[in-house]
Amino acid sequence: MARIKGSIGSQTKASILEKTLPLIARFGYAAVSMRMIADAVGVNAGALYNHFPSKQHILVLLMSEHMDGLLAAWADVDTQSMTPVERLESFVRFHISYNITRADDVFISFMELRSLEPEGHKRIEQKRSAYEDVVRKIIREGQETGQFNVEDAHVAAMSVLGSLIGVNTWYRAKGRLSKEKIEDYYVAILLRSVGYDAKGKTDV
Amino acid sequence: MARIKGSIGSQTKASILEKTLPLIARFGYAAVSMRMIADAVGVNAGALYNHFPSKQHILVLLMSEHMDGLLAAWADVDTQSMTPVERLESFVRFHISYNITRADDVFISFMELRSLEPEGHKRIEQKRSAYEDVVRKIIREGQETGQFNVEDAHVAAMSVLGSLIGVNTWYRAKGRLSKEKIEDYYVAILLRSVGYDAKGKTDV
DNA sequence: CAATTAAATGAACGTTCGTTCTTTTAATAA
DNA sequence: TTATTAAAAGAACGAACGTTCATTTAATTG
Repeated sequence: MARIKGSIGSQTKASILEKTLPLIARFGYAAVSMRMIADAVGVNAGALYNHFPSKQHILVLLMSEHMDGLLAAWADVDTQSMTPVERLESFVRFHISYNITRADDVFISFMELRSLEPEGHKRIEQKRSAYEDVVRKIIREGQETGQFNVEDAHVAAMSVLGSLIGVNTWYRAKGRLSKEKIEDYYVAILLRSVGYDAKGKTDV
Repeated sequence: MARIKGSIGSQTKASILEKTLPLIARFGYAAVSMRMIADAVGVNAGALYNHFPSKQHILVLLMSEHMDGLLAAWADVDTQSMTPVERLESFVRFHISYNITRADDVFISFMELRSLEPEGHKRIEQKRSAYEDVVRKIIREGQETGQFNVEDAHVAAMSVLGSLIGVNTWYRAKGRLSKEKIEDYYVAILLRSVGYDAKGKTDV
């Protein structure tokens, strides 16, 4: 056989990305072969090279599209008129919501940095850093307004992000807690962690 | 050539573990070949099989020894007469200290769970769970004494652990902050996060 | 000191890897 | 409708993979 009836390049390319994502999340980049990907797509291994010049390009595209999507989605949240407290709450809810529905992307964007060759690594690392900046900036603003009280904004930001990233490792859709409850709890925990004192205000 | 002058089995076995650890931490289990390990040890690939029946056995031993060491080291800390607050502070300092000096072990014990075959996976997962129990228990005790105030002990424990595990991803020995400062900051951040109110007491 | 065991070499095993190439067929453009 | 291009198959490439094996030599045991 040769070209398959009804096959369209852009669709196959999208399918390659879609099918590769869960494979890499489960087995890791190095452990996923082009033949495994081809099987998942329903195509011969050689055909993958009609759409990507190499295996590495698939990984880079997966990761950069995820990071771009994450940053763009946060940019879409209107936090202009918010106080730092409200902004951190928005961020916590945003991060949990966004990442819970894209667990595989988050996982590989965190885990497979080391599988990237130098150029790709640099590109992705910059996007990650931009995301960390979001939290650092919110915490710094909260320090300025006096709503937050932390020893070191950078350390506090990394603590917040570490805590949030960890959610992906244990969250299960059918678990004891709903997504909403988890968001509520994390908002409370993380606001406390940056020294916000909610006493006398409505509890979360 | 054949057996090398002065070569002792137990030393070679230890060397295999020691040299394999940073390789897997950097490249991932699947991306590290037996020949790479053999080169690092200074031995032929076939000789590795005098000491380990398979590549998988090396990974399992690395991970289980790390988890055993971690649990044993915590068990050595005498927290019997401590309050939950003191105990959580001890745990935070212990975790950061222990893990900063064993960054590669921590990294692979977290990252390479998926590279484990079923039996090994089960064994390691149990040890991980035992470590999580430590934090859950401290937080529950703090709830009982009223020192802590959290919405959900399990979520709070996972948040604390996520936050701590994240330290390994950004800590650099020559960075801006000393290990001691980082410990101090995390103690403060994480005690706040579990609702401990240090007001009126000596600040950390 | 002789026999045995431990620890290494280096070649080889079959398999799988990422990738390339030729060929075939479907879709599209002229 | 014919020519061209896009998208697939499938065989093949050399390289690398985990592992095995016969062999050699050092250390240990009787």
